[in-house]
Amino acid sequence: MDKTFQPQQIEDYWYKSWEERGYFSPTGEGTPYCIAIPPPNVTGRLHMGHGFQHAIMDALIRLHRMQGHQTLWQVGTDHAGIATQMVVERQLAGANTNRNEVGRVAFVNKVWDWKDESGGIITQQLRRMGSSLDWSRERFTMDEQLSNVVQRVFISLYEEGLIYRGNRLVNWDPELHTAISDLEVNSEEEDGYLWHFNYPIVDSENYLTIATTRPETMLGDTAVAVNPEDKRYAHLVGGFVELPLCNRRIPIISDNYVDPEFGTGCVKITPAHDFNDYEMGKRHGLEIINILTDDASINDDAPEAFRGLDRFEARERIVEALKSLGLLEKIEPHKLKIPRGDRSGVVVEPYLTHQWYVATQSLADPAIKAVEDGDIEFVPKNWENTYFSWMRNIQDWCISRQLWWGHRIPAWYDSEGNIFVGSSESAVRQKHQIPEGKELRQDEDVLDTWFSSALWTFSTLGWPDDLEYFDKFHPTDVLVTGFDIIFFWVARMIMMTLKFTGEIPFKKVYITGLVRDEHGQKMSKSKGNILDPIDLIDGIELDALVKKRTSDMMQPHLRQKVEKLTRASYPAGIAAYGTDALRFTYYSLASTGRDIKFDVGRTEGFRNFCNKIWNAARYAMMNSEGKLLSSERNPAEYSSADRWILSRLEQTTEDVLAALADYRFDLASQSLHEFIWNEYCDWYLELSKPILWDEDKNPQAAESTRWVLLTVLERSLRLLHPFMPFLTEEIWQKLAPLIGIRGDSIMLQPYPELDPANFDEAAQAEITWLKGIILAIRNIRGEMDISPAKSIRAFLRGSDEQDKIFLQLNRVYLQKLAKLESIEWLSPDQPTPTCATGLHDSVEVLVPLAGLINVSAETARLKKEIGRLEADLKSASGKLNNKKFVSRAPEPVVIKERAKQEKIQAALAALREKLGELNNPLT
RNA sequence: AGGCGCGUAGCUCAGUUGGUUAGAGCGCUACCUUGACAUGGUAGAGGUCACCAGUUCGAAUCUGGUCGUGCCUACCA
Repeated sequence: MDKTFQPQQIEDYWYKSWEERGYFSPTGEGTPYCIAIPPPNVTGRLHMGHGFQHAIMDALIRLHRMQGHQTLWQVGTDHAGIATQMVVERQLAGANTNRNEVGRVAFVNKVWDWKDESGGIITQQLRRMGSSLDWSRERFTMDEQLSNVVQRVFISLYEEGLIYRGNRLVNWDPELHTAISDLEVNSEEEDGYLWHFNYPIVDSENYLTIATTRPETMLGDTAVAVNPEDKRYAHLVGGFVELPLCNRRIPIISDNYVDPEFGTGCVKITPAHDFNDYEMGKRHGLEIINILTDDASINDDAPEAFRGLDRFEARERIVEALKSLGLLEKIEPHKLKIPRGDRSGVVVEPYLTHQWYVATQSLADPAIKAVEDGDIEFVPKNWENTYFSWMRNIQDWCISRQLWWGHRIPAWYDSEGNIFVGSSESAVRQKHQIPEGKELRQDEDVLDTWFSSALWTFSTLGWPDDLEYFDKFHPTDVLVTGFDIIFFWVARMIMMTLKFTGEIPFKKVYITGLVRDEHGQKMSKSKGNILDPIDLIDGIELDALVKKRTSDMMQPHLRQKVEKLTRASYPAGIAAYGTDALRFTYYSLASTGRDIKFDVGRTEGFRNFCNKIWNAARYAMMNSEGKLLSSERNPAEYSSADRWILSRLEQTTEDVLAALADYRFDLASQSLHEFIWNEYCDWYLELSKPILWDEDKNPQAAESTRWVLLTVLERSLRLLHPFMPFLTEEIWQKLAPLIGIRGDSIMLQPYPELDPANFDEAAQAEITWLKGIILAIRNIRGEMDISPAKSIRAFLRGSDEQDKIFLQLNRVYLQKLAKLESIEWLSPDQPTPTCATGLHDSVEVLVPLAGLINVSAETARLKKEIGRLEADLKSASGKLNNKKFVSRAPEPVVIKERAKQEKIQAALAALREKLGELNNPLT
């Protein structure tokens, strides 16, 4: 074995070996356990959020597989309509063409080519994470089988009247030329202006001053509104204003929606270009005038002077024109929320179009009930509030997208505009008896990607035609996902799955936090703080990292800033930490908070942890080379140290199992880290040395120790395997045979179960005592500046026979671990030379000065210790002197406090006496 | 404007139903290449648990308020 753990040498080998041997597919007869992967974008790349969530899912999957369940982690990807189409369109733009020139069929073929070319990247990256996904069942939302489900669901909802076509305002992305749902719009506060314009009042010399943030929309104004309670304008309601530049008269109406406090208290109403105005237009029967094209430039229904202008240019021209007419009252700076498409980043326009909608109300009711009744549980629980608040105000879902990449809407129109929905043109003709001569045209649009994702848990399991897996694994057990897609995906899956299968899609929803950088900033390309999980595994040179972060930037002017930040954060680049260290970092950060600040320092720490385990294994195996271990064990031969470490391991097993049952991966990982490093390595390994190095003296003890050393490590590896699959497999393969365990892989070994017989109070007490004495001596050494190389003498003094017995039993350990020349027992009345003193419980630990020790240093040390004890005593005595405490606190608490007080008093007395002796030596 | 969350060591975070000497990792200080590991060992420094009030014998933990901070939803044109 190498002296240090080299993850890159083993990871690929083991992953391939597992995959080839089919270990990721469900086997056996146990209770089925299933997780459906949240399908990543087929052409995407792995990011930290994926890494985090897959680490969690893989731990759950490996745990249940080891626990004997038939375990399926269903894998697949989605087609990510908008994102993927954008990529290919950009390529076309690079080649000086566009999708319209290429044509629909050829374009879609190009997307498939792109998918075939780059679609494997993310699945390869998932493998690098160690994810034990069942690749033999990989699915894609555009697969024929899944597409059939999409179509079937669409038709069925349509026939039931739950899908309809509507003409209403949608969020329109003028760059992508498609409608997008409210969820795909991000509104951020930006700096803008509030323009005040004067609209001349008809039959009057006066003006009505309106305020607007979007002057260009005035071309589509069809009213001006005031609040009915607003006395300033009451007399004008019912009258008209002359709409400047447009030669139109529009009415002055009153509506409660208008806030008299804001702006001038007087609002222009543009029903075709604002959601609120649209509603008001409906209330008042106003005309709806659309003034934009698909590109968001001014259309031909607007005055000639502005036709064809881009919306922002039109804005400037209109302000100019109004100014020259003397109708510009003033311009105020104003902060407002600007809605931008989350894919394109351009300002989204409310736009009147025909789209397809899902009527969600009847689907939402049972979906709400499923969570209310506890059939589906969110972890942590308070996410249920988020779910409820959205579901109870749910809007109809706009599912059509004006794209070519996706599931085409199975609807056909005749020349009169009649709609026919069916699985194909011929099916439609047959059903509605439409003669061949009559032309039918299929709807050009495709469905929102989330529509197919909503069917994911059951479509991937073969519903409705091949029910073997569906019957076995559905509902799935848990969904692991981020809170950012509770609405996009989780809620919609619950609705659709209940509707079509009558089952919930999953029993639990584990909501993870969002991975941010070490300062809590969201990771984004423009901030330049993106970390790539693969770089943390393989490492990356600083220059390569800078290049990666600054290439393909949307805003090139940020390049310098990003470079500076990167060089400051990672002056030496990123080291290759390996998958196990990265995964362990994710677990350690997986607490209940909603922000996960990712700190590379922790990954480095866990890389060191991997190395620690590696070296512990190296030690255990080096000491077992060529030794025959009989598998017949007689626990009576176990030493206290043996029984102690077995007891601690049992406690760790209990803690890990409890933490996992609660989805507290942070607690599970912490408890494993603590046990392996601070108990097994720091203490048990050290305690084993005197036994193993002196094997001739007591061969039987040595063999027991060797056995326990290997057994505890082997079981720890199994406990650890769901978290660190590669390291544990590599070591386990070599180690397990030494204690007679046969098996092809640690993956297929049983996960440790609780065995309370291993708890051993007596051994715990003894080793706690031993550690306490060693610590006291080391403390004296450390603070007295006694070289670790120097052997020293020590005495223990006390009145408890138990302590004397412990000394006899543990003399060898004490001598080795505290580097003692000798250690002897003194009864309380025996005099001592001048000593440095430490305490463990009631035992005094004495190190003779004999020229070693600086008296003033020891005096200072004792005074510090005395000060500490005095503070503790004050707190304990304070409580006990309080009559109310004694009378009202539960008995055990009072008893505990009394014991504490007595212990401190005794310790104080001892130390004070020593202090006195130091300054007034007896000898 | 509503809703949710957070504020504990220099940094990143644990702290279960109130009773601990308030913990871990990283960083820091001193010493140590001892036969698993310097990706290491030993010892140590460092916290009025944001602030105020209340409940309680007892509050980091429960209640109310204040301040700071983050996110989500809905928005005033």
